Amino acid sequence: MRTTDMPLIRRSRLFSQVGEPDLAAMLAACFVQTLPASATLCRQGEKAEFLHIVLSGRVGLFGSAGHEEALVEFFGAGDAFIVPAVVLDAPYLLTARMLEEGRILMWPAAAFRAQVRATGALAYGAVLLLSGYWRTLIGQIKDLKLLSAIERLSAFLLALAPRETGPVTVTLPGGRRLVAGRLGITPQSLSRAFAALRPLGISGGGRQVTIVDPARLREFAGARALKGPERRD
Amino acid sequence: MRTTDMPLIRRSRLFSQVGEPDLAAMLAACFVQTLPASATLCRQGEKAEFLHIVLSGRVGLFGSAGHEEALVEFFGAGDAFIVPAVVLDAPYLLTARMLEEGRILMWPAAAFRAQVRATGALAYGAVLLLSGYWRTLIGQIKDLKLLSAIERLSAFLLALAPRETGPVTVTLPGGRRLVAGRLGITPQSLSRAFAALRPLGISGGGRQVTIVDPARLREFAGARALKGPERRD
DNA sequence: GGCCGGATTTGATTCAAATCAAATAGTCCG
DNA sequence: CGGACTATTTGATTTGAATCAAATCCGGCC
Repeated sequence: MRTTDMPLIRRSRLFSQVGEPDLAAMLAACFVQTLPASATLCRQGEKAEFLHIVLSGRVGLFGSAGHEEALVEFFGAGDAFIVPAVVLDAPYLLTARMLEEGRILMWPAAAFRAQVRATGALAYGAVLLLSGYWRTLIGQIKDLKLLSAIERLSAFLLALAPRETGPVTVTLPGGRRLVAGRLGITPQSLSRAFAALRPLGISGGGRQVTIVDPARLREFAGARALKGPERRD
Repeated sequence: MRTTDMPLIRRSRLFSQVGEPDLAAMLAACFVQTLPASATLCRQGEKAEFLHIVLSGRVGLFGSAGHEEALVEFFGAGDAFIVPAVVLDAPYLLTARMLEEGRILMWPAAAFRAQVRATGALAYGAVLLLSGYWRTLIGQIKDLKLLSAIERLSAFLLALAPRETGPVTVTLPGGRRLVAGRLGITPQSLSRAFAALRPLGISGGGRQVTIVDPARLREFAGARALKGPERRD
């Protein structure tokens, strides 16, 4: 673990309530692994072995059924994931894969479980973390059930843009294929959705997308969209 | 609170780790409210005032966008809900409504927040609870993204049936309209989905549904469906 | 620079599910 | 018991998004 990782770790929800000495003890049980793009961290159906915390790089969680696969969520630096599988000692519901090269803090499952049980501050941090995740997932379910493809894309882009008023350029968390999965549509449909938004001032190449007038997009999306989409943060 | 509620409370994940004396102190801060069918417990967008724990009756969580509304999840006796909004002190993402008359344990938000921070056992219980919810929601997202309407209904019915091998009759957690919302389809489509499953030995009237041969249904659903749907329990 | 292979866009067509529209079955009251 | 709802089923039609099928763009690499 590098010293430059510490600020990141201390800022994460999971550790936010843990004091300095406890934190050191916890980290002593962990190790860091550097992984190449598309490395698999864990596979759906397997027993939970490690809690993973992203130090750098980007990770995608995928659900699969038969030969189909859909991205469920993106994770980036500072995120801890698969906490639920680890604390419940249950098989993973999802497959986690590196979307690019990155470094992952690995915390053996048994050690983590014991620590959560023993350390109230860590448990409280986990409550905060999981609460944020709950809200993210609820937002996604509402999107899937209530919005059309174009509306979902609008909401997704707006969630990426800090509540700007002027023109913004946002960076998609992955390629078009992955974003399509996250939105629950095919890449072709995503492409069409982008095309449909072009007249509203959305232009983009690769993973950079520029929103000329967020207010206008917000108005368009808001006409039918949800109150307070509230992304995890 | 009635003495008959205690076994239920002690069995719930939230309190599973809390000792007797602490539990008594916690419950002292709460009160019980009896509510009629379709009473609203909390409304999307409002600030979190109470943690709710279902003592009896059935509750539905609804997400709304514009004038559309979709049921996101059912809750029954022993479930605690909107923990995330309460601990994060954030506005509700969902509206909770009684689906039938029932009794709800109300725990003032500030008191609960303080208690979670102070009592490791409660925080740990909350971690278990939220972990279960995470898995439920992930299951639902995978269903929405990867399965057709008929497959989703099959999976839903199978999740209701304890892993029986012989014929079972399961009770739907709500009327057809609500189940349709939970599955992310219209009531008409649900009706057609039931019709499509009839040849596979699914018969039903009202909220009772009989599965003649769970194994056959499981095979049908499993052909394309997910490994380990893993409902909350 | 020029070639290869995957990613993205675009077009045509199909299909699952929504919507529109009744008909029918249940339920709750008076 | 009958009437008035409301819920559910069924049928016809429309439609949003998937699928099929190319064309084009792009990045990496020799």
